[in-house]
Amino acid sequence: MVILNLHDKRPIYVQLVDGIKEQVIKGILKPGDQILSIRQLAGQLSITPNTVSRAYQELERQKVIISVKGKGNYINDVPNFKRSEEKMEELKKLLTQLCIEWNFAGYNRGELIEVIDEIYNNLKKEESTCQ
Amino acid sequence: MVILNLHDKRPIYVQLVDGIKEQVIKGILKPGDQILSIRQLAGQLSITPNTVSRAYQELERQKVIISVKGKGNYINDVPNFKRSEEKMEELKKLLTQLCIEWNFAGYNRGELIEVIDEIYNNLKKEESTCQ
Amino acid sequence: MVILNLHDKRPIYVQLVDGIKEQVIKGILKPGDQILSIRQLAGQLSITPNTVSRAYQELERQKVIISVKGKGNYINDVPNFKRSEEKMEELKKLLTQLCIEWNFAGYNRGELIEVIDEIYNNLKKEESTCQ
Amino acid sequence: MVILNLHDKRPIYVQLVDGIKEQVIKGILKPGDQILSIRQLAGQLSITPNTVSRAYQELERQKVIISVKGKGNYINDVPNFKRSEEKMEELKKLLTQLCIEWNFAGYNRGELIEVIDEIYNNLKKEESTCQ
DNA sequence: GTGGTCTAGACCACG
DNA sequence: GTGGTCTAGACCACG
Repeated sequence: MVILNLHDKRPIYVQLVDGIKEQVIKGILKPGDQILSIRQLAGQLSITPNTVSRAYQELERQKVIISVKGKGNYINDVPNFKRSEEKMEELKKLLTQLCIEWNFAGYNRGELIEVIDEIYNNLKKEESTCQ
Repeated sequence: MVILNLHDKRPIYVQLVDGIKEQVIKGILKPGDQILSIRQLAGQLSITPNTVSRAYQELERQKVIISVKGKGNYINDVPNFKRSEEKMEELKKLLTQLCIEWNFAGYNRGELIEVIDEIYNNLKKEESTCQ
Repeated sequence: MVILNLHDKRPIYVQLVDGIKEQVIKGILKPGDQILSIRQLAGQLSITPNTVSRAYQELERQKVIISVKGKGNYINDVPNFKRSEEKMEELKKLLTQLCIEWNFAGYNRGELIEVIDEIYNNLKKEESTCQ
Repeated sequence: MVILNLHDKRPIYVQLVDGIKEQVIKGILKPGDQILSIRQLAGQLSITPNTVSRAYQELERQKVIISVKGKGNYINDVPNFKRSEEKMEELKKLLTQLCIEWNFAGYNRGELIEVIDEIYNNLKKEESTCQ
């Protein structure tokens, strides 16, 4: 389900982390769901298990999944929405950089909001198809 | 004027590129302005001229500045606000990733718009102080 | 395969860029082919890896190759034949300069076409030897 | 009459050399014509006389003009159309590079010929307006 | 003075 | 192994 893209400049393990987080937000993966084992996913994507392992470790660090030794990896059922000033500052910096690029690309604030709405709709679209 | 941040994961030359683009948007640097020479800026920041050179070459490629050999570097008078499908796709991907992070950090769409407004105000703040 | 020419006024990294693009057009390098690693090519040509790296980065910017960190560089499978007014204007200027030189060298339009045909034949020669 | 362009990557003295050669080909400057003195041209273009001097030296080397000490600089009346193998090889290399770029820009041989015809018409247009 | 290129190293992240 | 960044120098062309 996660699609790797060679043209994407993000490292493969980051693409995996982001891809799984996207599926969680879209509701494709739900709390308690077991995800593919490291070897299964590595085989499916034709990459080394090392890379998948790294992604899963990062996902566990971010409390997106929990690893149960000898059993598998599961989507965390604890809502991990802990707001932190630190994280907000980090996101604000990223957003500022994006706004600067947005300007230099010739787009304005209104168009930014439009695209954000489009993205938010997209992120929730899958959930409704399951209903 | 540009401040380097050692904790920032972006390479130094990217921080320079972003920093100068930010000053252009804020109106601190205006079309036609000559910016610091490679050696001057390198000295000021205690980095190798090579790194500044790389930043300036990237800025020229993006048409933010023009480099005149033997003379110096100048903020481009031709605004490079040409919209391109390609750039929009790139920005949309970045924005999607950011929205996902935003969600996992526990914030919603409304709060995103608020922060964007704050950023837009900030980017125009300097200009108004000159009036 | 790429041959550097010390008498050539073009910088080494530009000679590399042009040389590889020539091989792509001749069909010697095909989409998907992995090219020599930075270190391999640098060793072969007895130049610093930095210079090869710069050439490869320029080739990636031009979408001739794609660079995959930790893996290598590959000839891009997506042909980058997007016409742009801007590029055409640039080429027209170069061509005008060349025509002026051509005149001062004592040659006429007919001879120019002849040489162009010769060049076009040359650029496709390799491909036909493979058939 | 010669127009300098900061966005042009050629050094100023080369732009001068090329500009004057273009005027000779167009018939704007004719054999025997006296051209502006170094100081006149430098003043007109707001550049240092040093740079103009360098351009004139290069033009004399190429036998486009002749300098008469104490009198001035004149367009050479000796047709300087000496074909040389060496010059042809140099032009062929330039032309090959241009053809490669032409291809990567998405244009073909036919379009190249069209643009060449357009350029040749342009270079002779001025002459006919004088008739 | 200016920017452009290159060397010969180093260290890092990724796979 | 791979590419990416950076240092601390050097030399060059241009103005």
